[in-house]
Amino acid sequence: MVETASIFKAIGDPTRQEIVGMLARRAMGVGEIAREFPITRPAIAKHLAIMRRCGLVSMEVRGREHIHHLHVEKLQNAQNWLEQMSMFWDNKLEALKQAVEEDNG
Amino acid sequence: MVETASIFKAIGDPTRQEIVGMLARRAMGVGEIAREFPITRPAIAKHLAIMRRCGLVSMEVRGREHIHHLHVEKLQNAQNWLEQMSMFWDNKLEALKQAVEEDNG
DNA sequence: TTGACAAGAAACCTAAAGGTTCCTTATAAA
DNA sequence: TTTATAAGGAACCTTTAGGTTTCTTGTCAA
Repeated sequence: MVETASIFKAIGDPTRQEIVGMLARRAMGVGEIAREFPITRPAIAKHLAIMRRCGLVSMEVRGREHIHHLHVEKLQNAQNWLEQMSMFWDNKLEALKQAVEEDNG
Repeated sequence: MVETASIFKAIGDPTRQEIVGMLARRAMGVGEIAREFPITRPAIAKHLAIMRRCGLVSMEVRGREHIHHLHVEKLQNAQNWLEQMSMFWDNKLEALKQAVEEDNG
């Protein structure tokens, strides 16, 4: 039962959601990302820092550019959490039991 | 392309995540929820207000109790967004194209 | 009809979010 | 070897988050 909260927090902001959408297509530098928004580069850098802290993205220094990569596995973790909640709701108790067992095993 | 950001924000806090887990099992009153946490009832009430604002939960006044219900459809919206991001990443372009068409249609 | 219980409301506090501007440092390219 | 570009860092500001305490209001049940 991982810390999905920080991931949800990371994508719980419209700007960061857009950034995720961009990085899902291709890795990008900080300024390159910032140019697509009406806010300043330092603001974008702060958003990226939040996303890095929870492992949603990582940084690769390439010359003078800091390329940011998306880590989709983290989104998968988040998706799993949502799925579990739906399972409780649907009273799909058999599926739930199995999921819990897999989590512990 | 709905406002999923407010939903992610709502589940982007450990306390609220736990509340979602509880309400997925059954609807509950404010104090009843608060008793399960080490924080005060007003604090829980504020968390519930945040969850109500984005439609994740709704309130039913039953006598002197304010019963809170979870709305799983909203979690489904969130799940769809995550799915789309994964599709971009996986370069499952055919599936993506179809999803976009469904969204517009 | 008084008391106990459920909850809202207001006032307050501290820390974090989300911005800004200005300055510095590293790298690439003329 | 200057100059332009990419980015980090610090200082600052304002709003929101996440708590608290205290007080009030509404409802159920002795």
